[in-house]
Amino acid sequence: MRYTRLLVPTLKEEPAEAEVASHRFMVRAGMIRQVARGIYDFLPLGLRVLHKVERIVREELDAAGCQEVLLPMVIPAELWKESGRWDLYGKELLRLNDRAGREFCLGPTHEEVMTDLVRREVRSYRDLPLNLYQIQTKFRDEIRPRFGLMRGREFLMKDGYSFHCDYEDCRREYDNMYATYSRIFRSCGLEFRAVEADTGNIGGSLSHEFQVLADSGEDTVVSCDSCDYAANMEKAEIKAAPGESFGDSDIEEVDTPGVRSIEEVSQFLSQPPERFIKTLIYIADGKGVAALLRGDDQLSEAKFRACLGAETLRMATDDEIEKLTAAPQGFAGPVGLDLELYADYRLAGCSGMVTGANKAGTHLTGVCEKRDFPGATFANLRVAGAGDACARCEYGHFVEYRGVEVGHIFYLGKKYSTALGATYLDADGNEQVMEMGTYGIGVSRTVAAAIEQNHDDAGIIWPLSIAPYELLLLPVKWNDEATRDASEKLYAQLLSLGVEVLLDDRDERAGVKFNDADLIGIPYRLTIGPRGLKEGKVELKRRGESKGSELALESAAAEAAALIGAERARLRVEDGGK
RNA sequence: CGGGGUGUAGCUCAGCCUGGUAGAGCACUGCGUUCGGGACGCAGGAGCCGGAGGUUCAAAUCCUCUCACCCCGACCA
Repeated sequence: MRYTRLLVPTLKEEPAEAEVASHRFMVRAGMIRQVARGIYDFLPLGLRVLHKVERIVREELDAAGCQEVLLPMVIPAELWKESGRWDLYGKELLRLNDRAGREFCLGPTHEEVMTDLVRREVRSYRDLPLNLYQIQTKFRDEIRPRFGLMRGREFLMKDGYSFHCDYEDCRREYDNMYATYSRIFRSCGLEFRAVEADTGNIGGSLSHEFQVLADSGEDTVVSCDSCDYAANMEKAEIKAAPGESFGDSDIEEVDTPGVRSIEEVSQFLSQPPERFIKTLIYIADGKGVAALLRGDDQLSEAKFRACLGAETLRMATDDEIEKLTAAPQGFAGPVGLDLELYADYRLAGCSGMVTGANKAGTHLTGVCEKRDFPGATFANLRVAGAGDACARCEYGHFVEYRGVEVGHIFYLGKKYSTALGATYLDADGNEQVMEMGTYGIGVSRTVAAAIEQNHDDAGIIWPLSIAPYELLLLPVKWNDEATRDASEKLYAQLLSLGVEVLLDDRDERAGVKFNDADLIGIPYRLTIGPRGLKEGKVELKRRGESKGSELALESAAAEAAALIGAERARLRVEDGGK
């Protein structure tokens, strides 16, 4: 492709709204443009990258025995009502009506639609197992879209669903997808980690996230420094250990007028936050419950939900708190509280603690777990972090990373197949409910994650397998005839060798071209100009490396093609055309 | 949804407080000089000052409403 024929509106200046590298660079490199919040145009260069990721996903999934289909994006409400998610999913589900007033939604995920297809078309155990996927635009009306493609409302996703006769086969496919996903992200040239994860509102009981490691990632994952356990911090199992005792003393009321948060009370009473019992009031499936944590810990709602076995879980409103605790928000405490109490392990056996008195403007000191609120259920409720003890091995501790979640696989069981009646006849002619798994990859997010992981101050450094082009041919002086002739020759040679090459045929100054080259981030740059040409030399430079190497003009195309070929093979990518 | 902020040329922004005929840099067009890491000169094109209403002789500027976008929080693949 010739640069002058390509729409690449690069920007010298930083777009005001872009906060993270991927967003900034994709806008500056002319790959995306925002149309509405969380909704973007893909320009040619951005689309090429998206297509590259798609191609890798397709090739690996097809090789793993999956079949591609395409489901509608506009989904009738009935299907969502049948699964119960029409009411559960909330405002993220964009609902709309057709001209006749019938209700629809824009599909944020397709368990219902796919299960509906399968229940209509599959009757026999002979047709199973089945793994169907699609690559499609999804819409989720996010509370707060941000960071460009990292958290858009409209985004490209590969979603797959598998259907099986029994648990064992479904588990086998789960492992198959785990391995396939690992191959996909490796082929994309990304450094990632598969971690155990919460199943959220998808449901099910076993799940792994694939996290691309990047400091700007929105997720925190932990891994054990001694065994191979790795999990999202929301989910990571921390070894149960008794709480600290801060001495035995009698319970005492203290006035804390208007002082609510742990931070405020801690300052007011000059006590460290770890001496506090944080009491959070939640509504679980319509019923009030209390979560107790040490003052310096964070509640993991995922863990809390799992511990309760609740379908819905939300924080209580201030009004509900007043009703349930007889005190305004900020003064709740476990002592004498008439709610089910769930406490983090860290509070087991604690004493000498400070907590709310369930009375406006009042806290209690000298609180002792065994004496003052003996009825609590203990569980691992807090968010894990660096240094916490690993529950899966003897001595290990967690280290922390930031990650971008690009893939997620779930074992679903029979949740949707039961709700929608996806059944088959077994060999004995008995009707059985199918086992299901669901597997997602954020395709557009993977593009963003790749940039988060691979960039410098000047721009993007694409992994070869997903770069918009493999090689940028950069004539430093286009209006020099010798340079132009040599460039055209090289361009033709490279194309015939199967290299995806972009020729910067603009009559621009060298500086402009070099800066755009760095910004766009094509992995290989072949620079050609009158100075080198005099000695029959051109320069080949790898984006991200500080210096290039001189090649003889006659053999440059072949050498570059060989290097690229070798790197493709390393990433397990097949030959691509132009 | 709560809190904060911003809407002026394609982009980044000044002008608004203190009302008086619309600005800069970059980008774009033409000509000339330049040319291996974001050149320079000259000449040009380009804005319903987000929208509606109001105050005023006069509104980008003051007031009210509204819409959009951004940030922080709760939430989430």
